Amino acid sequence: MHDGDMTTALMEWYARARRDLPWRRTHDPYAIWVSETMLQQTRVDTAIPYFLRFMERFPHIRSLAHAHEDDVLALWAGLGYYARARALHRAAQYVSAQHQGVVPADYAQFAALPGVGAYTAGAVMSIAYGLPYAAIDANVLRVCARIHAIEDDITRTKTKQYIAQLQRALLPPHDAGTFNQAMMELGALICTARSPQCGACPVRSYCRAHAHGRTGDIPYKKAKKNPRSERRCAIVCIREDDGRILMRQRGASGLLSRMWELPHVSLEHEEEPMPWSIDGAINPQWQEHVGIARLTHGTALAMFVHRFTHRIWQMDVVVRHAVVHRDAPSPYAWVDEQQRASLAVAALFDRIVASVRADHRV
DNA sequence: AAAACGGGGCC
DNA sequence: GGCCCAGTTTT
Repeated sequence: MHDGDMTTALMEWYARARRDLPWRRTHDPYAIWVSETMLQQTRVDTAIPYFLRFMERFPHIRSLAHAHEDDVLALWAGLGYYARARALHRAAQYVSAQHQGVVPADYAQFAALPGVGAYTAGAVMSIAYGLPYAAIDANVLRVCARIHAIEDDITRTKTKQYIAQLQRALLPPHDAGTFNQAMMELGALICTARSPQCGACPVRSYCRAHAHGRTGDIPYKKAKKNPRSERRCAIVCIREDDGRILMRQRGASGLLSRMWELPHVSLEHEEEPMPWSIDGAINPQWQEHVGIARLTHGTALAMFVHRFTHRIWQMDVVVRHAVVHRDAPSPYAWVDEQQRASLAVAALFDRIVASVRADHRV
C-alpha cells in the first residue's frame, strides 16, 4: 500500500460517485471562480440556486464588471458573508480592465485578486486550468487529518501547513483539479464531520483514524467562544397611503455592509439621541428627519432572534402606520414588495418584513 | 493568532 | 442549543 494506490482508489470512486453539480458542467474559469466564491463557508445545496441565478444574470466577467454593486449584492442576499460578493465584483472589474476579461492562468496573479485566498486560488487554478495546486478546504482538512491520524488542532496554521504539504505530495501532476474535487467530495459524502460512512469509503484501508477507531475524535478543534448577545429594537413603519415600508441601506464597512435593513437601534449602547424606544416613544427629531408627519400608536410583534457566527441579535419589533409629508432622505427609502425582492435585504429583516406583511395582509 | 464576517441545516 | 460548512480579510 502506498500513496499512488490511494490516489487511484480515490479517483475511481470519484468518477463513479461524483454529484452532478452545475459548476461541474462547465470548463469556464469564470463560472468555476464564481462557484468557489459562493461555496466559501457555504454548503453545496445552499449555493446551487444562487449560482444558477448569478450566472444567468452575469454570464461573463464583463457583465459582472459593468454591473452596479447593489445589483450584485441583491443576487447574493441570503447567502451571507457579503464581502465575498463585493470583492468578486471588484476583482471582475480588475480582470476586465487589466486582463482583457480573462481569468489569469497564473496562481500569483489570480491569488492577488480581492477575495481570492489560498483555497480559492488552488481550486480555480487546478479545476479550471489543470494546474498542479492543492485546494485545502474544511473537507480536505478533515479527510487528511483522519487518514494520517493527525491529532493536532486543525485550526492551527502549523497543522494546516503540514496538511497542505501532504496534499501537494499526493497531487497527480496532470489531474490536480479532479483530485482536489475527489478529496472534497469524499469529505462531503463519506468522510463527514459527524457519523462518517466508513463502510462505504474507498480509502478506508489507508485510514489510520479508522484503523485506530479514532474517527470520532479526529479532527480535533479547539472550542469556539460563545457569541455575545445583544438586545435591539427595530421599527416597521407602514405608509397608510400605499403600504410601503421604511427601510435603509447600511454603510460601506462592517457587518452587513451595503445591505438593506429595517431601522433599528441597540438597546444596550444608548444612541444619542435615541430615535425611539421599546416602550413606544418616538424621538420627534428622527420622525421629522425621515419625513413622517404622524405615526399611529405602536403594536409590538414577537421578538426575532438572529444568530450570527460571532454575535446574537434579539430584535424586538414595533409596527406603526405612518402619514408621510416628505419623501425619506438617503439612505432611507419607502420600499414596496416588488422593490424588496430586487433589493439586497439582509435575511433577518427580510424575514421580519415578510412576517409583518403576512400579519397585516398588505 | 484571534476576531470579524451570515446564514441555514442537522442532531 | 451547539456544531458545521468547497474561507478571506483585518486586527
